Amino acid sequence: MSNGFDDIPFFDEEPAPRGRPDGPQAGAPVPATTPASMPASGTASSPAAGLGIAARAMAARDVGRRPDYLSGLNPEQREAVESIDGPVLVLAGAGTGKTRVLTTRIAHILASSKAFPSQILAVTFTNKAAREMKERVGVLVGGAVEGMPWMGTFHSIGVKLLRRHAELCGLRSAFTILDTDDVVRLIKQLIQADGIDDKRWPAKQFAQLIDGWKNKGLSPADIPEGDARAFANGKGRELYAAYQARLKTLNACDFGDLLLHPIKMFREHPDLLKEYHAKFRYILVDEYQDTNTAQYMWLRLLAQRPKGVPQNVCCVGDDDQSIYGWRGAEVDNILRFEKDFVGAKVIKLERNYRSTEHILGAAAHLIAHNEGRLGKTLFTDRSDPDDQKVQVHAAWDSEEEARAVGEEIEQLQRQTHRLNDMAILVRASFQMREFEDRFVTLGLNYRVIGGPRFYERMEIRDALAYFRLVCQDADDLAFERIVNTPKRGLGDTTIRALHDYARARDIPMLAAAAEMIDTDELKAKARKSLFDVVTNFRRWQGLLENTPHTELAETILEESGYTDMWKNDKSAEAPGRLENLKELIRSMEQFESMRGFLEHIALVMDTETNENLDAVSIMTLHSAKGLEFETVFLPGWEEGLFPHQRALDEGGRSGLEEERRLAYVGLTRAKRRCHIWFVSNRRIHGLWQSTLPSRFLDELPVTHVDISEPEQSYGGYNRGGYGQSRFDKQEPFSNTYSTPGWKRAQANKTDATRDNWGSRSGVSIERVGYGESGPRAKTIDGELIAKSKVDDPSKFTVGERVFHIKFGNGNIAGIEGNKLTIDFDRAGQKKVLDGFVDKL
DNA sequence: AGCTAAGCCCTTTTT
DNA sequence: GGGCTTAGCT
Repeated sequence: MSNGFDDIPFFDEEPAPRGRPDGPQAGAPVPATTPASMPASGTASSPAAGLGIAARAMAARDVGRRPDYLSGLNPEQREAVESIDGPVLVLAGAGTGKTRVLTTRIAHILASSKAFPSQILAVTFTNKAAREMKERVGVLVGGAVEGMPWMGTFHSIGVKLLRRHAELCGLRSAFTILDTDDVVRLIKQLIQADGIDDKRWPAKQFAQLIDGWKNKGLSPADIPEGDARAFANGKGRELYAAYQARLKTLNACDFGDLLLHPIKMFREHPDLLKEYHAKFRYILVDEYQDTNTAQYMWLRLLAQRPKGVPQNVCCVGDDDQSIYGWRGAEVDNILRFEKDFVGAKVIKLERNYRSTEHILGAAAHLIAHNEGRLGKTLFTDRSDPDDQKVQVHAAWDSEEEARAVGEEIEQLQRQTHRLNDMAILVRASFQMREFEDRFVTLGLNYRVIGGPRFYERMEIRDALAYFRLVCQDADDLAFERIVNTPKRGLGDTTIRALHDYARARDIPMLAAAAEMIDTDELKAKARKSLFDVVTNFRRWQGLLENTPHTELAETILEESGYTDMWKNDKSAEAPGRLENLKELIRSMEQFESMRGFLEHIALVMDTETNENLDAVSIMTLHSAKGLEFETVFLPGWEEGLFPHQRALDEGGRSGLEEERRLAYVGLTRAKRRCHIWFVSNRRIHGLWQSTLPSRFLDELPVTHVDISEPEQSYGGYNRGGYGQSRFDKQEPFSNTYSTPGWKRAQANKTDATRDNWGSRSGVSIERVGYGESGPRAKTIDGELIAKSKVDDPSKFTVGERVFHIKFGNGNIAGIEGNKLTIDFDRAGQKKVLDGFVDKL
């Protein structure tokens, strides 16, 4: 990625294309329907290698044969690729070759000499998608993609625009991009500075509010009165404004600003917008269903042209895969495309190349439960009697779930399936841990995608704060982070004084430090320490331009005493942290400058995975979008977890539909095998709670689904050392929906399942007892515990003999409200909820 | 100033 | 259950 600080004169980057970009070409015209017979065009050894991609693509064309990138496309895909002039909306179902269409379309534009690579604006939603698109365009036209500077995420393109025109937004080009963590810390300062109780009005919550406003494209003046009042007794608007002002003095942006500033800039400078209109001859947008209002405004500004001028915009999306409503995505954007771009051509891609008919059938049946769809029906020609139906499995608890999934994986592995072809897709990241634990025990390679991130580690953030401050000395957040790390005797008192001094004079804290050294406001010791800090930073800043950046980075960490701090640390983590710091320096090598590096990590928080290692992928359903695997495991299909309680509480019906789309995304990731799991017991907040199978299981078609028979009596229960449980005597699963959990779900269907998971008010009701009717035990947290005792005071007594469905028989050792401490014969002492045990 | 112990909150998804 | 922040102590 370019570092974004290039000084290349903007509008002279490329020669004028041959002929008018949207008119007939001066060179050999290429009717789009030329018969095809071209061999693989630019490989590394082709004569065109080494040229830019446009040149290579054209060279391929000039050979006089139809480029083979068009062959192998189905008619709809062909149309989507070849309709390059005028607005096009491609509704592409899962696995219908969406990315292929996008990349081929780009190749086609280039090969038709309609535009230079730098004249194509191609926007994706995630960095991963951008990376993949770059690679695939590269493969199509031969070699790596140089010269497509405007392919990237909304945010990365936003940064690029902002670096160029920072002054129009009241920033300087070297501005810092703050991540969520910085933002929260900053807001916390503002809240406290305003004398607002930050317990009652958490900074994190306000950060989310601001983010929501920005997603809607609202600046402080625009936010609705109600919203403004809702936070901190009506101070919402002022706080938001104060936050923006503070960002300006810090010369910093948050993620939302990367979209909002360009919008504002284009609105206020129509001439500038015009220049970009001239520049971007073709605009492509991936995952259009995920765009939020701000992104929509951004796109419309760039894509809409005066009457008569062709609007060469192509948006690709799938309303059934819209899963980001919670962060402001507006499915409406895709629904109104035809209104926004008059004369738009709408092309549906419904032929699926990815999954078996069982998987497709299951997914289609599920998603049909949603209302308000554009209505696509995926189909496939693929039909193989050997194809496996979607497998639904039941497990007792998440531990057994992980164990069983592990066994299935090992079995597949023995059948020579690669781990790289398998993935576990979870609803919420806390589910990952159990699988990780299990796989560590098994010695099974796994990779967590989008998990705890490298760049979020303490030592990395510290190091980055040093680098940020060197690059941008107004970055007070960075300053505050490291001014006393390692310890330099600069405590709260000193920092507060610096803070006040800086604020009073409207200067950065580093500058304030430099000035305060010469005053007598601080103690001599603090002054000495500050002097060292300031001198160090001045020196490092001097080295910035002429020292290799990796060398400078090492120098900074050495001279600041930061590495020494960890070397002297005797804790177990210290060596790992030093190793991470080395890794950080190593990863800087790929970048041209320290600034380029900082920008990369601000935007691309994910660390690259090494594909060479054969490993199972573990990730959330959200981050799985766009990926595919031979075998997919979908654990945790239980009410409250999936669909997630919070989605239901906050989103109501549309929340449920979004969850269903998420389930649809999960199913359609699978090419050949798909295993769904649900458990009867899950530990939530440290307590065992019983759970109901997800309603989505009911929405799967029986014809494409198998309820799998567990191998030998339920995984591990009777061989796991808990002794015989009553459950062992249950009928084994039959081939119909007759698992105990399932039956229970049916029985309870009319009950309000939403109460099943502890809501925040602390009341949760659960049901246990197979074969018995109706809810029995009440599990109540907090103050309602007392009530439940009054209702049913003599349910259990200390010393009583009881049975627990998981742990077997035991004696009650203690009772606290509804929580029992039980000495189990086999499982030892456990704390369980009274609803889970029966008197013997 | 710095450490430890005790409470507190939270646990959906992300550029 | 657990990670984090705060309060209170040395």
